[in-house]
Amino acid sequence: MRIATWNVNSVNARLETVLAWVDQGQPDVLCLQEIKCVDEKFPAEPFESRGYNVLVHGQKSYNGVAILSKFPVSDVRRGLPGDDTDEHARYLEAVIEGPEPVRVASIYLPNGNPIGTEKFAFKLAWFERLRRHAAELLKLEERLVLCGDYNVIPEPADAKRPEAWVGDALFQPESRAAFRALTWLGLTDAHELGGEPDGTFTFWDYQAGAWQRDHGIRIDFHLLSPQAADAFRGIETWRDARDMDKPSDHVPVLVTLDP
DNA sequence: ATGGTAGACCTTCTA
Repeated sequence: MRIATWNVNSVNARLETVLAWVDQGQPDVLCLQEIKCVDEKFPAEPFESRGYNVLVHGQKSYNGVAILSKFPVSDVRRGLPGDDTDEHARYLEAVIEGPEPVRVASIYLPNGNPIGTEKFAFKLAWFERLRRHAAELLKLEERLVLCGDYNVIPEPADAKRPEAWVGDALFQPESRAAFRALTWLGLTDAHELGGEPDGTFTFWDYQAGAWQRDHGIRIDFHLLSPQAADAFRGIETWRDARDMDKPSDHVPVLVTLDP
Protein backbone atom coordinates (compact mmCIF):
# COMPACT_ATOMS: atom_id res chain seq x y z
CA MET A 1 0.00 0.00 0.00
CA ARG A 2 1.51 3.28 -1.19
CA ILE A 3 0.28 6.25 0.83
CA ALA A 4 1.37 9.74 -0.20
CA THR A 5 0.84 13.20 1.26
CA TRP A 6 1.19 16.47 -0.65
CA ASN A 7 0.36 20.08 0.06
CA VAL A 8 -0.43 21.21 -3.49
CA ASN A 9 -1.17 24.94 -2.89
CA SER A 10 -4.37 24.97 -4.98
CA VAL A 11 -5.44 21.77 -6.73
CA ASN A 12 -6.94 23.69 -9.64
CA ALA A 13 -3.93 25.91 -10.29
CA ARG A 14 -1.73 22.81 -9.90
CA LEU A 15 -3.84 20.19 -11.70
CA GLU A 16 -1.41 19.33 -14.51
CA THR A 17 1.48 19.17 -12.03
CA VAL A 18 -0.46 16.93 -9.64
CA LEU A 19 -1.59 14.57 -12.40
CA ALA A 20 1.94 14.34 -13.79
CA TRP A 21 3.23 13.26 -10.39
CA VAL A 22 0.35 10.84 -9.77
CA ASP A 23 1.26 9.10 -13.02
CA GLN A 24 4.88 8.79 -11.82
CA GLY A 25 4.37 8.07 -8.13
CA GLN A 26 1.38 5.75 -8.54
CA PRO A 27 0.08 6.18 -4.99
CA ASP A 28 -2.77 3.93 -3.84
CA VAL A 29 -3.79 6.72 -1.49
CA LEU A 30 -3.01 10.41 -1.96
CA CYS A 31 -3.73 12.89 0.81
CA LEU A 32 -3.87 16.47 -0.45
CA GLN A 33 -3.71 19.68 1.54
CA GLU A 34 -4.40 23.32 0.62
CA ILE A 35 -6.69 22.43 -2.25
CA LYS A 36 -8.10 25.99 -1.87
CA CYS A 37 -11.55 25.23 -3.25
CA VAL A 38 -15.02 24.19 -2.20
CA ASP A 39 -16.06 20.56 -2.74
CA GLU A 40 -17.96 21.35 -5.98
CA LYS A 41 -14.86 22.93 -7.55
CA PHE A 42 -12.59 19.94 -6.91
CA PRO A 43 -11.45 18.47 -10.27
CA ALA A 44 -12.60 14.93 -9.46
CA GLU A 45 -12.93 13.61 -13.03
CA PRO A 46 -9.24 13.23 -13.98
CA PHE A 47 -8.63 11.36 -10.72
CA GLU A 48 -11.71 9.16 -11.06
CA SER A 49 -10.66 8.26 -14.60
CA ARG A 50 -7.36 7.07 -13.09
CA GLY A 51 -9.27 4.78 -10.75
CA TYR A 52 -9.42 6.87 -7.58
CA ASN A 53 -12.30 7.32 -5.22
CA VAL A 54 -12.39 11.02 -4.31
CA LEU A 55 -13.12 12.39 -0.83
CA VAL A 56 -13.08 16.16 -0.40
CA HIS A 57 -13.38 18.45 2.58
CA GLY A 58 -13.03 21.90 1.05
CA GLN A 59 -13.70 25.55 1.71
CA LYS A 60 -13.58 28.75 -0.32
CA SER A 61 -10.14 30.24 -1.04
CA TYR A 62 -8.19 28.74 1.85
CA ASN A 63 -7.18 25.41 3.34
CA GLY A 64 -9.11 22.35 2.15
CA VAL A 65 -8.04 18.70 2.26
CA ALA A 66 -8.78 15.61 0.18
CA ILE A 67 -8.13 11.88 0.09
CA LEU A 68 -7.86 9.99 -3.19
CA SER A 69 -8.00 6.21 -2.86
CA LYS A 70 -7.72 3.33 -5.31
CA PHE A 71 -9.51 1.17 -2.74
CA PRO A 72 -13.03 1.59 -1.36
CA VAL A 73 -13.35 3.88 1.66
CA SER A 74 -15.49 3.76 4.79
CA ASP A 75 -15.97 5.52 8.13
CA VAL A 76 -15.33 9.00 6.69
CA ARG A 77 -14.83 11.88 9.14
CA ARG A 78 -14.79 15.50 7.98
CA GLY A 79 -13.32 18.00 10.43
CA LEU A 80 -11.41 17.59 13.67
CA PRO A 81 -13.56 17.12 16.78
CA GLY A 82 -13.31 19.33 19.84
CA ASP A 83 -14.38 22.81 18.69
CA ASP A 84 -17.77 23.46 17.07
CA THR A 85 -16.72 27.01 16.18
CA ASP A 86 -13.78 25.85 14.01
CA GLU A 87 -14.81 26.25 10.36
CA HIS A 88 -11.39 25.64 8.79
CA ALA A 89 -11.30 22.62 6.46
CA ARG A 90 -8.09 21.04 7.73
CA TYR A 91 -8.91 17.43 8.62
CA LEU A 92 -10.30 14.48 6.68
CA GLU A 93 -10.16 10.85 7.78
CA ALA A 94 -11.28 7.55 6.28
CA VAL A 95 -10.62 3.84 6.45
CA ILE A 96 -9.01 2.57 3.25
CA GLU A 97 -10.34 -0.90 2.54
CA GLY A 98 -7.20 -2.33 1.01
CA PRO A 99 -5.74 -5.84 1.43
CA GLU A 100 -5.02 -4.75 5.00
CA PRO A 101 -7.37 -1.96 6.06
CA VAL A 102 -5.66 1.25 7.16
CA ARG A 103 -7.18 4.37 8.67
CA VAL A 104 -5.70 7.46 7.00
CA ALA A 105 -6.06 11.16 7.82
CA SER A 106 -5.18 14.11 5.60
CA ILE A 107 -4.06 16.91 7.92
CA TYR A 108 -3.33 20.60 7.32
CA LEU A 109 -2.22 22.09 10.59
CA PRO A 110 -2.57 25.85 11.04
CA ASN A 111 0.53 27.86 10.18
CA GLY A 112 0.20 30.03 13.29
CA ASN A 113 2.18 33.09 12.22
CA PRO A 114 2.75 35.58 13.61
CA ILE A 115 3.45 34.33 17.13
CA GLY A 116 1.75 36.11 19.98
CA THR A 117 -1.52 36.43 18.05
CA GLU A 118 -4.81 34.54 18.04
CA LYS A 119 -3.46 32.64 15.02
CA PHE A 120 -0.71 31.13 17.11
CA ALA A 121 -3.15 30.31 19.92
CA PHE A 122 -5.41 28.63 17.33
CA LYS A 123 -2.49 26.54 16.10
CA LEU A 124 -1.68 25.28 19.61
CA ALA A 125 -5.34 24.61 20.39
CA TRP A 126 -5.72 22.72 17.10
CA PHE A 127 -2.62 20.67 17.93
CA GLU A 128 -4.12 19.74 21.30
CA ARG A 129 -7.40 18.71 19.67
CA LEU A 130 -5.43 16.55 17.24
CA ARG A 131 -3.55 14.96 20.16
CA ARG A 132 -6.80 14.10 21.91
CA HIS A 133 -8.36 12.67 18.75
CA ALA A 134 -5.24 10.67 17.96
CA ALA A 135 -5.34 9.21 21.48
CA GLU A 136 -8.88 7.99 20.77
CA LEU A 137 -7.89 6.52 17.41
CA LEU A 138 -4.92 4.69 18.90
CA LYS A 139 -7.29 2.83 21.23
CA LEU A 140 -8.67 1.10 18.13
CA GLU A 141 -5.30 -0.65 17.69
CA GLU A 142 -5.56 -0.37 13.92
CA ARG A 143 -3.14 0.49 11.20
CA LEU A 144 -3.31 4.29 11.36
CA VAL A 145 -1.47 6.85 9.24
CA LEU A 146 -1.83 10.51 10.22
CA CYS A 147 -0.19 12.35 7.35
CA GLY A 148 -0.02 15.88 6.09
CA ASP A 149 1.47 19.33 6.47
CA TYR A 150 2.08 19.72 10.20
CA ASN A 151 3.57 23.21 9.85
CA VAL A 152 6.23 22.31 12.43
CA ILE A 153 10.00 22.01 12.20
CA PRO A 154 10.50 19.41 14.94
CA GLU A 155 14.29 19.60 15.25
CA PRO A 156 17.10 21.87 14.03
CA ALA A 157 18.16 19.07 11.68
CA ASP A 158 14.83 19.53 9.90
CA ALA A 159 15.92 22.92 8.53
CA LYS A 160 18.84 23.90 6.33
CA ARG A 161 19.13 27.16 8.25
CA PRO A 162 17.45 26.69 11.64
CA GLU A 163 18.65 30.11 12.78
CA ALA A 164 16.45 31.69 10.09
CA TRP A 165 13.34 30.17 11.70
CA VAL A 166 13.84 31.44 15.26
CA GLY A 167 10.73 33.43 16.15
CA ASP A 168 8.64 31.71 13.46
CA ALA A 169 5.52 29.78 14.53
CA LEU A 170 6.86 26.66 12.78
CA PHE A 171 9.93 26.51 15.05
CA GLN A 172 8.57 27.91 18.31
CA PRO A 173 9.27 25.77 21.38
CA GLU A 174 5.49 25.46 22.02
CA SER A 175 4.89 24.16 18.49
CA ARG A 176 7.73 21.67 18.76
CA ALA A 177 6.48 20.54 22.19
CA ALA A 178 2.98 20.03 20.79
CA PHE A 179 4.40 17.83 18.04
CA ARG A 180 6.40 15.81 20.56
CA ALA A 181 3.30 15.40 22.75
CA LEU A 182 1.50 13.95 19.74
CA THR A 183 4.26 11.48 18.88
CA TRP A 184 4.65 10.51 22.55
CA LEU A 185 1.21 8.94 22.38
CA GLY A 186 2.97 6.16 20.54
CA LEU A 187 3.12 7.42 16.96
CA THR A 188 6.24 6.95 14.86
CA ASP A 189 7.45 9.50 12.31
CA ALA A 190 8.03 7.35 9.20
CA HIS A 191 11.15 9.41 8.48
CA GLU A 192 12.71 7.90 11.62
CA LEU A 193 12.20 4.41 10.19
CA GLY A 194 13.12 5.16 6.62
CA GLY A 195 16.77 6.06 6.73
CA GLU A 196 16.49 9.19 4.63
CA PRO A 197 19.34 11.50 5.66
CA ASP A 198 19.25 14.87 7.40
CA GLY A 199 18.71 17.46 4.69
CA THR A 200 15.67 15.59 3.35
CA PHE A 201 13.29 18.53 3.14
CA THR A 202 9.67 18.75 2.01
CA PHE A 203 9.16 22.51 1.62
CA TRP A 204 11.07 25.36 0.02
CA ASP A 205 9.54 28.84 0.00
CA TYR A 206 8.78 30.45 -3.35
CA GLN A 207 10.52 33.58 -2.11
CA ALA A 208 14.13 34.67 -1.90
CA GLY A 209 15.47 31.83 -4.04
CA ALA A 210 14.88 29.30 -1.25
CA TRP A 211 14.81 26.36 -3.67
CA GLN A 212 17.90 27.45 -5.61
CA ARG A 213 19.77 27.82 -2.30
CA ASP A 214 18.26 24.62 -0.84
CA HIS A 215 16.87 26.60 2.08
CA GLY A 216 14.36 23.85 2.85
CA ILE A 217 12.51 22.51 5.86
CA ARG A 218 10.88 19.17 6.68
CA ILE A 219 7.29 19.81 7.78
CA ASP A 220 5.27 17.06 6.01
CA PHE A 221 5.05 13.80 7.90
CA HIS A 222 3.44 10.39 8.13
CA LEU A 223 2.85 9.50 11.78
CA LEU A 224 2.27 5.76 12.18
CA SER A 225 0.47 3.72 14.84
CA PRO A 226 2.42 0.68 16.11
CA GLN A 227 0.39 -1.55 13.76
CA ALA A 228 1.29 0.66 10.78
CA ALA A 229 4.92 1.00 11.87
CA ASP A 230 5.20 -2.81 11.96
CA ALA A 231 4.11 -2.85 8.31
CA PHE A 232 6.47 -0.05 7.23
CA ARG A 233 8.39 -0.85 4.06
CA GLY A 234 9.87 2.45 2.95
CA ILE A 235 9.61 6.21 2.50
CA GLU A 236 10.35 8.32 -0.57
CA THR A 237 10.52 12.10 -0.52
CA TRP A 238 10.03 13.30 -4.11
CA ARG A 239 12.45 16.21 -4.07
CA ASP A 240 12.40 16.36 -7.89
CA ALA A 241 8.80 17.54 -7.77
CA ARG A 242 10.01 20.97 -6.60
CA ASP A 243 11.56 21.38 -10.06
CA MET A 244 8.43 20.56 -12.06
CA ASP A 245 6.63 23.17 -14.16
CA LYS A 246 4.35 25.20 -11.88
CA PRO A 247 5.61 23.45 -8.75
CA SER A 248 3.97 23.48 -5.35
CA ASP A 249 6.21 24.82 -2.59
CA HIS A 250 5.87 21.36 -0.98
CA VAL A 251 6.88 18.01 -2.50
CA PRO A 252 5.07 14.67 -2.17
CA VAL A 253 6.17 12.18 0.46
CA LEU A 254 5.22 8.54 -0.10
CA VAL A 255 5.22 5.74 2.48
CA THR A 256 4.88 2.08 1.53
CA LEU A 257 3.27 -0.43 3.89
CA ASP A 258 3.38 -4.21 3.52
CA PRO A 259 1.27 -5.48 1.81
C1' DA B 1 15.52 46.83 7.38
C1' DT B 2 13.22 45.29 3.39
C1' DG B 3 11.65 42.39 0.02
C1' DG B 4 11.42 38.58 -2.37
C1' DT B 5 6.66 34.68 -4.77
C1' DA B 6 2.24 32.39 -5.33
C1' DG B 7 -2.89 31.80 -5.19
C1' DA B 8 -7.68 33.15 -4.48
C1' DC B 9 -10.39 36.82 -5.91
C1' DC B 10 -11.77 41.73 -5.74
C1' DT B 11 -8.57 44.22 -1.98
C1' DT B 12 -6.45 42.23 0.91
C1' DC B 13 -5.50 37.76 3.23
C1' DT B 14 -2.85 33.72 3.73
C1' DA B 15 1.24 31.38 3.48
